[in-house]
Amino acid sequence: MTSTEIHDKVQELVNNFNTERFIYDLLRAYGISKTSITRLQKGDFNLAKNKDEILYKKKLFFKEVESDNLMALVDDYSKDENLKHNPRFIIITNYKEIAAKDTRTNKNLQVSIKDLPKNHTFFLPWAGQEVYTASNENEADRKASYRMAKLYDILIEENPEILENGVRELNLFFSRLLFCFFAEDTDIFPIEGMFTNTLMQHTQKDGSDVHLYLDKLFKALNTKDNSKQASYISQFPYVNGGLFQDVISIPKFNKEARNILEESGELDWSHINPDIFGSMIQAVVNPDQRGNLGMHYTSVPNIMKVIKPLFLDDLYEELEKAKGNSKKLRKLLDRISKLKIFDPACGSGNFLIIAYKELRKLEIEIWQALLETEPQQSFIYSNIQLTQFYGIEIDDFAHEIAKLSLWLAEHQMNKYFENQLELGKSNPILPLKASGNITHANATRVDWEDVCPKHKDDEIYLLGNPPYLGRSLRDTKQQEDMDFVFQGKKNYKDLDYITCWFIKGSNFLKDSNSKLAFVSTNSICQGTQVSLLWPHLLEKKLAIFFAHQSFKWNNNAKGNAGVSVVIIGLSNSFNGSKVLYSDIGYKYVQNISPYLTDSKDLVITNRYSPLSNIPEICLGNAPKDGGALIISDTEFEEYKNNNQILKYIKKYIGANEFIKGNYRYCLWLTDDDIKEAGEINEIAMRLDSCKKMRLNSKKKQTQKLASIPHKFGEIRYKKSSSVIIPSVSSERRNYIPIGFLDKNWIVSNSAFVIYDAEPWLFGIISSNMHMVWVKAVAGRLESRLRYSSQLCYNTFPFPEISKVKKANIEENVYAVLEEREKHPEKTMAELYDPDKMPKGLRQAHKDLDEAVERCYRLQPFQNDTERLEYLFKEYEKMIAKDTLFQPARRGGKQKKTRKKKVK
DNA sequence: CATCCGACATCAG
DNA sequence: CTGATGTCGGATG
Repeated sequence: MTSTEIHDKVQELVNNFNTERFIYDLLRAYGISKTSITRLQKGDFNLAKNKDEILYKKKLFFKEVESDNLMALVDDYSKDENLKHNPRFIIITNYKEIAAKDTRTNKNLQVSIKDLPKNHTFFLPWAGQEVYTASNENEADRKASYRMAKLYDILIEENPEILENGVRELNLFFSRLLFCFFAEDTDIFPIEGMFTNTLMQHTQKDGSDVHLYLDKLFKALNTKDNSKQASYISQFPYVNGGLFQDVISIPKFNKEARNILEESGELDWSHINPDIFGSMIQAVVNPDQRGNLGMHYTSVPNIMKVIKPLFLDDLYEELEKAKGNSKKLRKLLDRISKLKIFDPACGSGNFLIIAYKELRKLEIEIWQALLETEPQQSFIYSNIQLTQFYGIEIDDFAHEIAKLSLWLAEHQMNKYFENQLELGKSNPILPLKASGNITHANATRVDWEDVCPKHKDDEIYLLGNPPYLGRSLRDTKQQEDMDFVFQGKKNYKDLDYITCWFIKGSNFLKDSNSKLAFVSTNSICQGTQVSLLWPHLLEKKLAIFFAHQSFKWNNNAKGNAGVSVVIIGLSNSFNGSKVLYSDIGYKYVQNISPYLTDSKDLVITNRYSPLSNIPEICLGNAPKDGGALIISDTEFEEYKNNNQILKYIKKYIGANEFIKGNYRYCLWLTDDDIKEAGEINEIAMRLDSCKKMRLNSKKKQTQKLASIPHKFGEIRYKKSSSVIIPSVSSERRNYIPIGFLDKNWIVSNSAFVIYDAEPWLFGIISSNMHMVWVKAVAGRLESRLRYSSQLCYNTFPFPEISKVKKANIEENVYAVLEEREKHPEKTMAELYDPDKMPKGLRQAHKDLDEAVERCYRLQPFQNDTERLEYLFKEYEKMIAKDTLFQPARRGGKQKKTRKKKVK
């Protein structure tokens, strides 16, 4: 059975939806035999213990519920150890939505029933087809892109002098080349293939005169009257549009380069998306230009994730409502001919192009609906103009490409329009006319309303993928941009550069009928940045009306940026239902919080001392030594028989070492040691290199440390046992592995430490309650959990508990430690891998979780959502109390009084 | 003085 | 070369 057949059967099931038969119809759609299904219905294949459940060996576990919280239930069942017979899928439905988990791949799906056909591939393993990851990207785009990259490399090698005048000429040359390839395949040029064919006929095979030919051609394309030229040149039309205006020096070709031109000409460029230009620049430009501002090209699937919820879904819904009513349909045509699309970081214009194309497609559908009720006599012209599209781009070349690409998109869509509508007609494309309103400027500095005028009742959609730059990656100029945008505001320097776009965007939305949606680094919805940014936006009464939770950035360019992104849609006049998207599907929610979760707008602010009555936590010891004080395994081998050195060496452990079950060594010298130790050659050399590194630092604090190179930069070590908490840990784990260490370990700054901690505290921070909290409020490294003292530990609400309860928690802690000791050969990574976690350890943690939960309330929690809600409430209560009794608190003083109470 | 972060950085397979 | 998963020192409050 093919995938399409399955899709059609699932569609049929949805069309004739019947709750009684649903799950059987679904299995049937995937080719499960009639007899099996009958036996499952009768009961002898159904292994479930409860009446309202179905358990089909190796196939599925199915349950119908009334709740809305489907995914949480699926998760609960998938973790249930009493669930036998290895069902491949766990499926829960309320017959509006369906949630499912593939127990082998751990992939989740949550969609409304009507969207099941679109997602039919999820259950393909039933039909014996393992999940394959189909590429959404256009194969032809990629081929062309790689060819251009290769050509670029050859031309650079053949013309070493070409970059002397900067890359602009070479880039412009490539953009002309791309235009010609496109033009010859899409009747912009009168004869198909005329660019490549003429070039091949009139140049030598060794490529030596290709540059002369191209120079002649490019000049001709910029000349209105070419009648005096030879016919092979004069047959080309006048293009202009600024593209061929400047005279540039054309690079010299060799045989291979000419061959690439020939091969490229053979590709069918008419099928290439004009947005490929963006991708090409990315793949083609000099490697050290890569990753520059505006060079991050957004893939079409990702652009669709923005424009569909932002305006397209809504417009299609209007179309459905208007069908059969000419007046309404005409009104809708009028509406889309007036709305404005504005990308204040447009790069080479990908968002604008896709938005343009989608609106043209929609326009055709409206016309088709209109023609059914109101047959037309005269020709139909499109009313969507390139001038409805606005953009700001800081890079001159990219902004030229954006204009060019919009022309090409217009040409493509004109063809499509004429194909789809019998009466459809368009004006000629050449010579090129007004394109989109693309402004070459710094978006953080210009007034956006100068670029895209905002009149009363204008329907404007802001979209795009502005640049992300964390605190330390900005240059001076960009820092000044932020100072400019955040004038009069405090504490903005830890925010990402992209927040400039959110601030300016939220100002633009004020008193207008506009909405905004940007692709952003997920950092602005995590950790410290949440409390620094979101109050500014929320105070303007803006709401997140849709959002897409974190997903890994990717596009079809050669090297992908390493970042996880979110999509945030903001609106100031929104009364519809809010939609929260994720990789597994979407759900309608009451509210979307700044953390992009289904909860109210609570923002957790970092704290310098614990909110609850628990001891102080601190970061580990930071060497700040350029590696000079750290001793690797192999280096230790050399020293291990040298007692003189050995006495100054301690075991050194950080997050990585603790989780992977190994450790390094470090030099640990006190002021008293320095004289004796300094005479040992190896140590003296290390101290010297540490000193050099510190002196070379830009930072004053580090420079000062150069006077004491024998010591770590930050020392928090105490001669006592400690609890170690890795600062970064994989999000796959159910628990961050936490450990006890004796006084002989130096914990590095990649982990947090609580010195002198009692076992009950270990229990609390290891508990699921704490993990639920951490997952909600912690910063992240991409999507990894990043533990921190200020955000995770100091904010954690935990009640005062009795000695009896402490003792009870401690018993459970010992049980966890015992279970770990049963597997001395296993690392923490292995012990806490959710797929391989030993049963005993899992149980011990479960028992510990329960003991901790009982400190909050006796009635057990149903799921993690309920736990988090409870914790948020407790947090608010404790914060209110905290500020009430200690209005003017300072971190330092508070710490001391707290500490005394604990001891 | 004490971090929390990174259109990342680095290792294993 | 890709997937998995956490270093290290700076800019900042």
